[in-house]
Amino acid sequence: MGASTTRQASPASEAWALMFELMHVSKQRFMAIASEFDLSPPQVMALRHLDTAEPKPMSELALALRCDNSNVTGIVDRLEDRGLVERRAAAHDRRVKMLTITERGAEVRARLGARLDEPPEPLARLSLEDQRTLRDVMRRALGRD
Amino acid sequence: MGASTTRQASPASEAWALMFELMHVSKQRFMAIASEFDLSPPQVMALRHLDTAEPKPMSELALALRCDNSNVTGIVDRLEDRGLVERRAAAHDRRVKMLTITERGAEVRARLGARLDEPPEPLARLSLEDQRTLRDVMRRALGRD
DNA sequence: TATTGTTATACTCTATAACTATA
DNA sequence: TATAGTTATAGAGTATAACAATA
Repeated sequence: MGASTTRQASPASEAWALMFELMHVSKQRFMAIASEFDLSPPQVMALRHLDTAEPKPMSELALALRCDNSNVTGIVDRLEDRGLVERRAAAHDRRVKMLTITERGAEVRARLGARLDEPPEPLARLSLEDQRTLRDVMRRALGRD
Repeated sequence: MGASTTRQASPASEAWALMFELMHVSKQRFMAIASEFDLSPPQVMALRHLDTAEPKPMSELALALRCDNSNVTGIVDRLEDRGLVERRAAAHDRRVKMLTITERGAEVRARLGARLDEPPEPLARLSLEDQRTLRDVMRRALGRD
């Protein structure tokens, strides 16, 4: 590294570092909320992924959680023990088990979602203009424009 | 909910959802990189937190990782076993153990950092103008302006 | 007495591999 | 044979509580 290499990080790099920092901080909030509902992080993700409307096979949940099928067994076991989700053999292929949310699960899911969807302090206190700008750039980043 | 309640999410809410999505996707990349170096996520965070320059007590690492002191013992154990960090009793208070990075640890840390600091695809492909905008808004969000 | 780090314990996540029941 | 989900196993993270050494 040369003496005068100010080596300014690219704007994307700095933005990424700041975003990473925000997520690290927000993880605490996530854990705290999950804890309030007595749910582990994967359990939260599972509950959020399962829609009230259509049943989904275990394998799809594994895909969404990006973990092995064998893990889903335990995660769903614990959710089922608490009456939040249900397993039912699929009609078309009895190897497949479809997951549905129970009424109680839907209620928990709704309250949970309300808490988690709330933007964290650092974003919430941005000016409305900055919020819109951030949203628009993120839309473009993820190809939602 | 009224029939005509379009109930548009606030800009911050949508930005937050998009950011959360980006982080969820980026987590895979993080795990893959950690895996390349044979490090678990907390081990990565620990290595990144420990500066080459000044030694830091275990308790500070626990604070940075936002976990209990007792966990740090195991995490540091495994890093020490691999010769990446070292424990030394502090001179001023022999209860305290100071952590330093070894030469080999520093080398791993540098290569690891180079990979992790690279912004993920969705951010990298933004226009330079969008990158700057994103950086500036994030700075304001985190009070770095 | 209070504090730093360790140990013991118990639970969850995680992947891999072997197994089952279906197909 | 191949596939969906389970079980068994082993390793790591996590918090809590009890403990040692030091302050």
